Amino acid sequence: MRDSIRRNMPLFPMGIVTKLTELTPRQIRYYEEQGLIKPARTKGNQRLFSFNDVDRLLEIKSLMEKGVNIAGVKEVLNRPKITHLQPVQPSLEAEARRDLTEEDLHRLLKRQLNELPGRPGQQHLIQGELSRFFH
DNA sequence: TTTCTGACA
DNA sequence: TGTCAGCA
Repeated sequence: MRDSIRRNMPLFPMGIVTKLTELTPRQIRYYEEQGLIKPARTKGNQRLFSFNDVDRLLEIKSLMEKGVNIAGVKEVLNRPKITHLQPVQPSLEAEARRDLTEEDLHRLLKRQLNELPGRPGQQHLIQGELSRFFH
């Protein structure tokens, strides 16, 4: 599916991502330093995050809230979903993996969009970009 | 106006 | 992590 191309398309700048994830720019930049995400850059060196980046950020946030440190987060993220096969093993990893589904992400994005405070111009542009993901 | 990097608390 | 400075 060419869905992956859309999920990896660099679409939003720092400001949008901070609203979507509720993380601070400081945290996001730090996570990038740690190699947890690799957002694209504009010619002006501004970060441009893709859906995948936002997804990863949300997972990082989720993990951090569970008290997992950077090292632990790296462990999970470098483990491209094995969730199916592996018979139960009450690992912290499995525990963390569980609560962030794609549906959760979409639901959260919708909620965030509706809450975006009045800034007409940009908001419309953003909704236009995201709308196709909510078909 | 927004984001970037680096640095200090 | 928060925040400030000095640039693009």
